[in-house]
Amino acid sequence: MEAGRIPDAGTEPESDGAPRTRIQEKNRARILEAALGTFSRFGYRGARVDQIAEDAGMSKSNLLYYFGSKSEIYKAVLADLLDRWLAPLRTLDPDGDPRKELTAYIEQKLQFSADYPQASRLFANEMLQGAPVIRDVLAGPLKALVDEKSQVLRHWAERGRIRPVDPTHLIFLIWATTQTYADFAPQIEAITGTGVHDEAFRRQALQALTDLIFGGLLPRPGSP
Amino acid sequence: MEAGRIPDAGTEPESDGAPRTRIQEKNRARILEAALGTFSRFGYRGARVDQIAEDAGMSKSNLLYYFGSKSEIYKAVLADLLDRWLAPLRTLDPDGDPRKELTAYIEQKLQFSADYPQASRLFANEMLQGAPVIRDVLAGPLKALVDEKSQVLRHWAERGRIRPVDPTHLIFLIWATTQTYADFAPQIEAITGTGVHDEAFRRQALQALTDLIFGGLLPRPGSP
DNA sequence: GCTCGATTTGACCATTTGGTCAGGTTTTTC
DNA sequence: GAAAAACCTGACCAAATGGTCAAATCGAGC
Repeated sequence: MEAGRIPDAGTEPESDGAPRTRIQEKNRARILEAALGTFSRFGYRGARVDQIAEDAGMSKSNLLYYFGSKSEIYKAVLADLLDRWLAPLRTLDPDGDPRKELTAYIEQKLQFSADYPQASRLFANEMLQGAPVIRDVLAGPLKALVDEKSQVLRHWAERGRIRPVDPTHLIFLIWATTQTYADFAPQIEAITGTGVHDEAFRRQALQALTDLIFGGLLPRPGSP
Repeated sequence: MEAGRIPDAGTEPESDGAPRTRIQEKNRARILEAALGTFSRFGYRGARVDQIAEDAGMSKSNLLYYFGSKSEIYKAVLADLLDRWLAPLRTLDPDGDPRKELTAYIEQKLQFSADYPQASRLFANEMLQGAPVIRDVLAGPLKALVDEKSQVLRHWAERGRIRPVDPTHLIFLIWATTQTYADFAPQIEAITGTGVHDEAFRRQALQALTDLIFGGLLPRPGSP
């Protein structure tokens, strides 16, 4: 039955992300935004082209004029998203102060969850499906970046700037904790009554996270 | 268009989880297992009843003899899962040693990710959709449990057994970090080459997580 | 080995879904 | 301002999908 495979399809005006005209630019953007909303809720298979078209304010036929097929839209949305998802980690500066750098990183990721919760969820959805589309990106650029930044963390540990923790798992921890505020928003909201969209809550979350990550749970001598 | 609403449906042999005969018991179990696999990958809308039936080794008609509709299967799977998801937190003992208790909790959650990755993913999928089905459970029993255990953490903090961190965000952090090994398995595997299913990796993850959560990143006086 | 309810099936159906296409309308280009 | 290109639409289609139903088959108790 070929379950969740995502096929390939042709192109009409422009297959890559380079619109030629104003109308194309506007409509492609509208489509991508609508698609993000739908795909992030229902995943690839659960999303309906009709609904994306409706949300984008155009006919399905017209939608398909811009993106030849459902999977083409999906890939375009995902490609758009990946850059922004990865960007924050790139800014981690080896020469900076570990605490400042990591705090800034965590804050950026938290901000991403607040600003683009749907993007975060779409990313999660793609993962849940086994990452059929972005698998190569994970194994390539993402792994490379993680390896590079792991070195930075190890470097800091060697200099005694941070405790020698496992860099990879630290990165996973930061990813997971920051994304959970977007991906598991219903849970967060059911328990706290609010969410990462709220600035006060976001500050509180950042405070709690950094306090925990830097200070740990064990009592420290000198600070009761 | 009534996007992702999950309707209600009748019942055939038994609507609740109490099978009457051996055959019912066996078949219901087979269906639930197959449904877990499919729903966890594709979400509610993306899942196909045909496929669940095929995976369960029976005809679609027969599948629908046991569960009157797609949504009924979905709810049954989710109900099955929720108990197991919540169970570990219940075991957190106020009178125990904080470090031991929390380590045990983290280990249990990690083990859950290893043993029931599909359950973890289905839970995530339901969240991504806005938790339409389990919303009430989140706001009721889950919140109650979290409130209760937050008290335990505060209690520990007052006694100076742990640093006074925000209990809620600590719980979120533990949930997120442990679930990420199941939900984002492709990412984990792309970067580490293995995953939580591997016992050695699981030990390493547990070690790294507890070390980080208890010790924090900041260097401690006395332990270079 | 018969009976009655439980189980299973395949044919069938209405609706939905992704996608095509011929032709019409608008915008750009010269 | 006309030709060409870009844009848009509604009708249409084949396949897929959730679900129904009458009839066939099975199985435990008598």
